[in-house]
Amino acid sequence: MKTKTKGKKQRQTVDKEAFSEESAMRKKELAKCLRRRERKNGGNKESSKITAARAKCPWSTKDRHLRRLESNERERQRMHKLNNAFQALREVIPHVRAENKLSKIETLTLAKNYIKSLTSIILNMSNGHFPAAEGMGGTWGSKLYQHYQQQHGEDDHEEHLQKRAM
DNA sequence: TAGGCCATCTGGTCCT
DNA sequence: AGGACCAGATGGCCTA
Repeated sequence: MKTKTKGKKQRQTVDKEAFSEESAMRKKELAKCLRRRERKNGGNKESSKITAARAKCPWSTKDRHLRRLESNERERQRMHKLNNAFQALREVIPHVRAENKLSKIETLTLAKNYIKSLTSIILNMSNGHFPAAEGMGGTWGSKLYQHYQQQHGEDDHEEHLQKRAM
C-alpha cells in the first residue's frame, strides 16, 4: 500500500516539510488499505495465524489500530532519518551526475569505491607505512577507523555504531 | 508498457 | 513491555 500520491520531484520537498499535510490523506488511505488486506487474508492459513496471534494480544481492536498507527509513524520517521543519511552521503561523494539524484544503490556503491580509492591513495602517499598506525594491532582499515574515531568520538551516532559493531 | 526506484504499511524478531 | 530494526508486499511515479 502506498499513501503518497505525489510525483518524485515533489516528494523531495514533501519529505522535508509537508508531513502534516499528508497525514489526513494517509488516514483515509489507511482505512482503504486495511479493508483490502482483510479481503486478501480472508479464509486462508495466514488469517488463522494472525487471529491466533491476536488472541494472545490483550489490546482491543481500537487500541491495536492506534498502536499500529503509532508504529507506522515511528517507522516513517526512521526511514526519513535513513534517507537523510543517504542524502548526506550523496553530498560528500564526488560524482558526475550532478543534475539528477543518485539512487540508493548507486550511492552505496560509489561510497564504497570512494573509500577504497581514498584508502589506496593514503597508502601510496605513506608508502605503506603510516607512522601513527604502526604498532597498533588490526588491519589498515581498522587503523584508519581508530583515527576517525579519535576525530569524531563525541558524536552520538558514532557511539551507537561502535556498540553495534562489537 | 515494462522495469527501476521509491515510500509506506505491516508483522515478526531483536534489543534495551 | 515497548521501541528499533528488518524484510516482504503493495502501489505510485518516471523513463526508455
